Amino acid sequence: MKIAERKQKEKHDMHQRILNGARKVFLRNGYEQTSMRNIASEISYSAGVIYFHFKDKAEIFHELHKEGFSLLLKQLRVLDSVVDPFERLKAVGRVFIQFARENKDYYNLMFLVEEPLKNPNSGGFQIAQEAISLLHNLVKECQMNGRFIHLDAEYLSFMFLSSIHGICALFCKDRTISFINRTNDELMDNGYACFLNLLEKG
Amino acid sequence: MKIAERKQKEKHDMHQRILNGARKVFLRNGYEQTSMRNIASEISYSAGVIYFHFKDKAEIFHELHKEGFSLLLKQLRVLDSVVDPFERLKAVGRVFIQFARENKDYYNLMFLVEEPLKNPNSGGFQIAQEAISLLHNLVKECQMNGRFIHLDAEYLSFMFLSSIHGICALFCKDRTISFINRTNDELMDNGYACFLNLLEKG
DNA sequence: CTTTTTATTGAACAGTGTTCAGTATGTTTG
DNA sequence: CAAACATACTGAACACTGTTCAATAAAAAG
Repeated sequence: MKIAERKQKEKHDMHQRILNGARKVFLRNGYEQTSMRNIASEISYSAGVIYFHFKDKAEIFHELHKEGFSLLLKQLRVLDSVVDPFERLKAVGRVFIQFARENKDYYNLMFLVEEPLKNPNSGGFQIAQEAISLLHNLVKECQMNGRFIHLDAEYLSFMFLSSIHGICALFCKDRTISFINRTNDELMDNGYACFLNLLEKG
Repeated sequence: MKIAERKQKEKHDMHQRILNGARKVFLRNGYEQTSMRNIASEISYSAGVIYFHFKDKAEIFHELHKEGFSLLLKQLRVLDSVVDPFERLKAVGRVFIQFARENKDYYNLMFLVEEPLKNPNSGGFQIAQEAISLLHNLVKECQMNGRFIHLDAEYLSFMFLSSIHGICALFCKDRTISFINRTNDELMDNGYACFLNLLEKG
């Protein structure tokens, strides 16, 4: 059964080749501005063959969506060594914002692109929930240390994520330009510092 | 010169007719899912004529973008009667969130659609800056009342807007589904309440 | 060597934003 | 009133989009 084995590998290679091409073009031109023909020509194949390996454009989106979360989670896991949960929470926000800044297009894919498949049980969103529960547990840890004791952990998690996301979303969709005379970096960093200032008192 | 006058009126009527059709289809199907032919057929004209009255799809986007901000600002001006600036600030957030909930597609147009014209001086963004400065002034009023005295007004404004926007953006792009067992209304209202809780202590 | 399975192509379909020659209509001028 | 002109509109066309599919080449199985 050596042949079947090699065939499987070849299939997997092609799957990966398409994904690599798609990632390259997605992250260069954005999701909406990328066509299947663009992806195909990037890897020097015809457009049709993509549909032999992927159901449609949305399926490619989902693979990269998952990939983005993996990357983010990897960067967040570096903070596991930070002992104090509140310090870790604050660092999570910083890493999150840094991730958005450095991976604008991944961030768009993960949080801002119109969601083509609205089924949360489709597996594509399990990894998103993993990130959420990481945050949720962290908040609960903070509470065990006496912080945020009068606040609901789940709503606080949501609020924390929302606030960070708001900063990143304004940045990623170029809406920060309404704040004249401030660079993106100034706004994001000082905006987050301002948020932490409030958080300190909770 | 009665004729020229009527001609001008007719031109304006057509401009408005296209805008009305576009608004209807945009708010029904979303920006990306709306074609020029859809808009044209909505008002029973051929697609070509739109280009006699508008430069391109982006120009229509900008008119509706402005319209959305007018609507939001109108709803915010109701709060002018609220005397205490901090109470007004809190109400501004509530109205903002309510606006997003009731006008999901306007909200998308205003804050989440990929910006086709990135020139902030093009007039289309003056109204956005008007909204920002409304918020900025409100924060400064709060500071005069002794609140947030150790925080920078501009960064606090940005942070406030970001936090509210984050809640609305997650809602508008259906990313709240990652928080299982919670309805959108629960998340948005209690998330915001949580944020206000922190704000109270600033 | 033939049959069957698999991977790939390229043409085609229905849609998109946009442009433009042609037309019909109403206004101005001779 | 008739001729000339300007304006508003149409419909076909162009180059693009996501997607499907018959034809085909290549490789594996019998």
